[in-house]
Amino acid sequence: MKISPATEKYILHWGEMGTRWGTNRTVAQIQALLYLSPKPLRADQIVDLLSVARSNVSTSIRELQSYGLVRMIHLLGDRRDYFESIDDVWELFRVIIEQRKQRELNPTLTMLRQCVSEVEQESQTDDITKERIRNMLEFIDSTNTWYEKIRSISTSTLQKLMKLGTTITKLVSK
Amino acid sequence: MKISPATEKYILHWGEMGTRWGTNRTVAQIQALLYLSPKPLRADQIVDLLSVARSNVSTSIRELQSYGLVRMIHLLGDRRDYFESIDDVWELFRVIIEQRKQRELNPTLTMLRQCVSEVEQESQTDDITKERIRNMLEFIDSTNTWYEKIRSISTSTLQKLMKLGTTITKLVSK
DNA sequence: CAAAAATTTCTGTTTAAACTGAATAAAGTG
DNA sequence: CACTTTATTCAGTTTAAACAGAAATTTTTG
Repeated sequence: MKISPATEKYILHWGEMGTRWGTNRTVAQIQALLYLSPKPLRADQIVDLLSVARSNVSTSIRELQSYGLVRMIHLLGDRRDYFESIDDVWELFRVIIEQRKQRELNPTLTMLRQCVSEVEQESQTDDITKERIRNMLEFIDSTNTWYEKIRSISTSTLQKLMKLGTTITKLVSK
Repeated sequence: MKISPATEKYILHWGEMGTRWGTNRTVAQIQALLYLSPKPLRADQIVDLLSVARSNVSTSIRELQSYGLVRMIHLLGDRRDYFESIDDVWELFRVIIEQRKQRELNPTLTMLRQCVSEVEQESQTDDITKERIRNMLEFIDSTNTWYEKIRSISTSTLQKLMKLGTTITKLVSK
């Protein structure tokens, strides 16, 4: 088994990008490898293909599984664990959106609600500051409901919505 | 000048979150401080309020300026530099979206286009792999145009759109 | 233009995460 | 149930970014 030049380019780029959205290189590379692979792969195959330590693959796969991006599967008569990635890009998108919501939006929402209620008692705090905290809460709240909506929309509807673009604004503007 | 308990909570949380979306703690804390501050602040005030080194403030502000999140301003009869953050949350959103597009989507789009054309020549590469690369390109391309659309939408329309939620899907589904 | 004030650049240190390789544990086989 | 295969955990090392403090640079003022 070997990686072709084009797939190698994909995997390396994905690894670099991975560091920009919260994971590390290896985790992102493994996800890319599994996404591109027509068949599920074993941990030891990933070790060979990406030249990383076995232990690193083990922990990285656990992380990917916890995100819901990768599944473990078994083949009859083979006790080794095989792994495959979600292959539908829109489903991938939905899963990532959900993760971001849980790890970034939810905690921030909690914090902002506390801040809004606490800052009301603070006579020393400027009204502008209070207003800005409220504005941020309202914004994050909107983003949050938006995330929730996205999650429930079917892939085909989502595709149409994103392709639609500005056409949709005509319906709500003014 | 002093930071109130509620604003301190906000700033600390923002700092933690900052590390999750690509910057470091100090940069995010400074942005939070400037966002909450009713008046523009000088670098030395930021040093006092956040207890970080002057040099750290200097480089962090430069980063924030390069993102377009923070502006330098001057007061009459005062030669020192003052800084203020964009205070409209929707404008903040737009700027961040634009940055993400430039730093994450554009390079990935370039890479994927190269991959698609290169992988066609590779007879050793599985058809499924080729298909998945094409699918990813199509997806990132959609996301990209979506980002561009968002940028051009007015704040009030954007507000309405995000609040709208699933209502909008009725217009495109089926 | 000398002195002071303000800011940036640079160098070395600190810190946190990623990663490896070894040790351990668990599972499966003859 | 000894041995092999496979997977996980752990401890130490490596790496990269963040940061502080000093030095250098730039700007301002009398």
